[in-house]
Amino acid sequence: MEQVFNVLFEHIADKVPITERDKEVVMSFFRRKKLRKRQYLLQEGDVCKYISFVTEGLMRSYTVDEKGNEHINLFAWEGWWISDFAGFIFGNEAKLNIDAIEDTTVLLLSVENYEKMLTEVPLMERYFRVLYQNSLATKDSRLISAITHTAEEKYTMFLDTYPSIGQRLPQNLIASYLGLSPETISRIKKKITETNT
Amino acid sequence: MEQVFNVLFEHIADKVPITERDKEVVMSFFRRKKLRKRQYLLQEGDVCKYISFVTEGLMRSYTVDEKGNEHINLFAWEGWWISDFAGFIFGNEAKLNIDAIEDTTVLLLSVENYEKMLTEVPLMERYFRVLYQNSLATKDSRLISAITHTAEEKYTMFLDTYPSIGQRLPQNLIASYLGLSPETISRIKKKITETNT
DNA sequence: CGGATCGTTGATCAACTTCAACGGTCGTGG
DNA sequence: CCACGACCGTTGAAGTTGATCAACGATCCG
Repeated sequence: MEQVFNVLFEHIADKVPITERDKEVVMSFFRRKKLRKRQYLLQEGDVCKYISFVTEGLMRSYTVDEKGNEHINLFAWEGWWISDFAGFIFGNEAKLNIDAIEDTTVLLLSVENYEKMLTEVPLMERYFRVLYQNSLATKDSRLISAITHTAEEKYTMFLDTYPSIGQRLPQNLIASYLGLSPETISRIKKKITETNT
Repeated sequence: MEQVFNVLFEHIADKVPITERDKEVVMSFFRRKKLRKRQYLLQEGDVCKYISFVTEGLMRSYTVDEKGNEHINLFAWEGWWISDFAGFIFGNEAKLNIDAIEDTTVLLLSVENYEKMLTEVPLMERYFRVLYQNSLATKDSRLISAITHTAEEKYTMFLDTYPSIGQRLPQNLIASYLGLSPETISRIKKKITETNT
């Protein structure tokens, strides 16, 4: 079995009991793709043909508003799926851009293969149900957090929630993810280190 | 078949081809419950044993912050599911409160029945996968909106997205849903009507 | 009738943005 | 291999948005 699939199968096995036989079938639906830092996987207006599973590296999805500001929707590193979900599911034009923050390897799953796989491998239907179910629970808390918390709380909560990834991200991207200006993040960091001394 | 189930089965049939036979089985997993206006379905700290499908009326889920402010997470009217998802799925204490904004009828589905139903009726596994998938796509846009848009944009977008429900909600609840103060909503409304004259 | 709830309006205040300037570092092309 | 430009973070000053506080009127319902 190709090395890159290990990350995927571990992720699946974490949710449903997958057999070696299933793995063979599942593998056949995916296509592997390498991306260089700053390379696009999807651009606004494209048709989003794939959902992608990151096996190595780091990606982001984001929108650009009328003033040209980027708003990051999601970071995806090893073990995360990324896509323009609305586009993938409903077939409309992508509203999101997706690009690589680091050199990245992904496994691409096309709409057709997605549907085919779900039908042929009932276990995967269950896997995605569980995956989505968990993401929903998580998204809820991010939404509440976006609405209720102060800039400082958002920032510290982000670091608490994703301690590992904080290191790999320049802080202007964290700002964009949290809906704050880079200057605000800078000032918060300063304030935090000052209070700790 | 009980009248109240019509709403549920229409909702299901909208996503997957359900048979009369399946309907009988599915029905058996649900319990019907009536709630009066202001009645709790779930309180913070409780164990969330059910997900609920609203067949009539209007409910909300919300958190209360340390200052005592309520932040509405979700409105659910006819054809919507409502629950403390994280609690239901992972079994931890509910962080959300759920209560009725109008007199409401819901169909309750317990964790045990949920799991049983998903296993016994593969079609429902698919139904929930599609349901979650669609909600995810929707949540994404609400999140982006919460982060990027101004108060006025949030308000007008809300009315555009849910034209029917806007009428049934007092505007302080809309404010709470959008993460704005009631005064702000009031001023926005004023501004809008003024510009339109 | 009386209290609770809801919306409105005004005044002040706090949080965060925006704009601008500057220093450091990294990577790339000459 | 060095120099230059791009990118990133920092800091200060000023500006905006929306929250908060307070008072008041209207409506609804018991």
